Amino acid sequence: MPYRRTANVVRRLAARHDAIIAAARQAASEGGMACVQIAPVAARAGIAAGTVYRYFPAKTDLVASLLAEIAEREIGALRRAADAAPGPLSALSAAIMTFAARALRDRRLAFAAIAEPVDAELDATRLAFRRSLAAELATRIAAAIARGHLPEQDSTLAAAALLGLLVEGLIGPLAPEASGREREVVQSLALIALRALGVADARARGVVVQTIMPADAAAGR
Amino acid sequence: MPYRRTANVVRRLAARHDAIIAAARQAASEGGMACVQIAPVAARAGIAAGTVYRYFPAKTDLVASLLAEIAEREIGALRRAADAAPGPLSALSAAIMTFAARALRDRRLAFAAIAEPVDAELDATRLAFRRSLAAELATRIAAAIARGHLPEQDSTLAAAALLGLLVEGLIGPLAPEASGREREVVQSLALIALRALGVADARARGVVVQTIMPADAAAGR
DNA sequence: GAATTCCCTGAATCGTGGTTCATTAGATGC
DNA sequence: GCATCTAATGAACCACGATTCAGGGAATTC
Repeated sequence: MPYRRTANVVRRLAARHDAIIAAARQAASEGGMACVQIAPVAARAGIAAGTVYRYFPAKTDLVASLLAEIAEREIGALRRAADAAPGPLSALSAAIMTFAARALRDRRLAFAAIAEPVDAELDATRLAFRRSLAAELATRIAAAIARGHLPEQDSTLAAAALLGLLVEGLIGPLAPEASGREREVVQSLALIALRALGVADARARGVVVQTIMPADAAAGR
Repeated sequence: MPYRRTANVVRRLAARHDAIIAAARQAASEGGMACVQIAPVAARAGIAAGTVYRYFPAKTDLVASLLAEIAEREIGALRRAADAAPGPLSALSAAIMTFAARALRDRRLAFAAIAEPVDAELDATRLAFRRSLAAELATRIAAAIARGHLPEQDSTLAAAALLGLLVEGLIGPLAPEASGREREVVQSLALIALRALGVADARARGVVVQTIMPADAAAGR
């Protein structure tokens, strides 16, 4: 009878697989994508460099897995926050503030996942992530337009602009040092973001304030 | 008597220096920063690879020069367009539309210069470019606030967000295919941008329309 | 517990692209 | 025209990091 993997082994293999991705995430979180290198990641995961290749055919696949994992988690959080909101505009606001709060929690990782350079093959995966984020926002924007809460506009373009606005204002190199005043930065940026979509200034303030509590709760995971 | 550079030689050397930078710009414009490699750039400039090192101590310096040159030109254009405008709000609008129009003219180069990955040493130069752009915008925003044309806000944060909005909406990977309808995209995005800063929707439309002519003229160089 | 198969190791290999340098070609000054 | 200097060349060199692979354990089966 041929060799067969016992349950124990399967578990250990899966654990290792996850450990490698976790190590890659740590590396990215500490030093950006440039620090996601096979040898250091392997060392961090407590295995030899060659072993990584028993779990991922190439580095590209490892990073793609990492990106996919992050994307799934983040978009899930966004969606949950928005779905929990009472109306289209507060859903939008909740999505914005959730994104902002989560991005600020680990700026470097967020930057690495969304904006940092990777080689051409990975760009596809990266692009998928960005598209998902933008699509999620576009959906909410379209819903708000349909209900008459936002002026008529191209929701796809608006979503792209919104994403850029948030990324640059929060985690890009120009973003202000936020430690200690995350809440303030998130609020200011959310205000700008809502205004960009066509919510009048005074009203935007109201929506932002109303959204703070649930958004914070959602951000806490 | 020691060797002395004759005027003719000086001219040739300068021409070569510029040719190298021009070649680098072409490469970046065609294939992004990743295509800015010594050997191909040298070939394009019609010289040997080693010769590049008689003009730039390292590749880093070459790319830094390229970035600096682009930065100077772009910021100059921005400033001129804004200065030519009659008031703070139209100056801001002119700056936005000039940036947008010029970025769309060569998306790839713009993306390469503003957002594409480079190694750590270059990040400083890149950052300087972004800061200059943001500072220019921040100045105009602050002026408009001072005159009461925009609501009170952190002009630095607003400028960063504005820059991100424009970059992502125009030249980032999510940006819509604009060929043939540049004007429309620029207008939509300018509208979003002005709203983000707190210009009411209807008024923003007016400012955008008013700005189209001079901005287009300025964009034509 | 022997045979078999899989898993892990880490030093060696490989590819890529920046950088060097001995050599050749060209300028300059007398 | 010759001595001396600078400029240009491009093949060789090097650093870096991904990938491979022969050899040494572990698991599994009977």
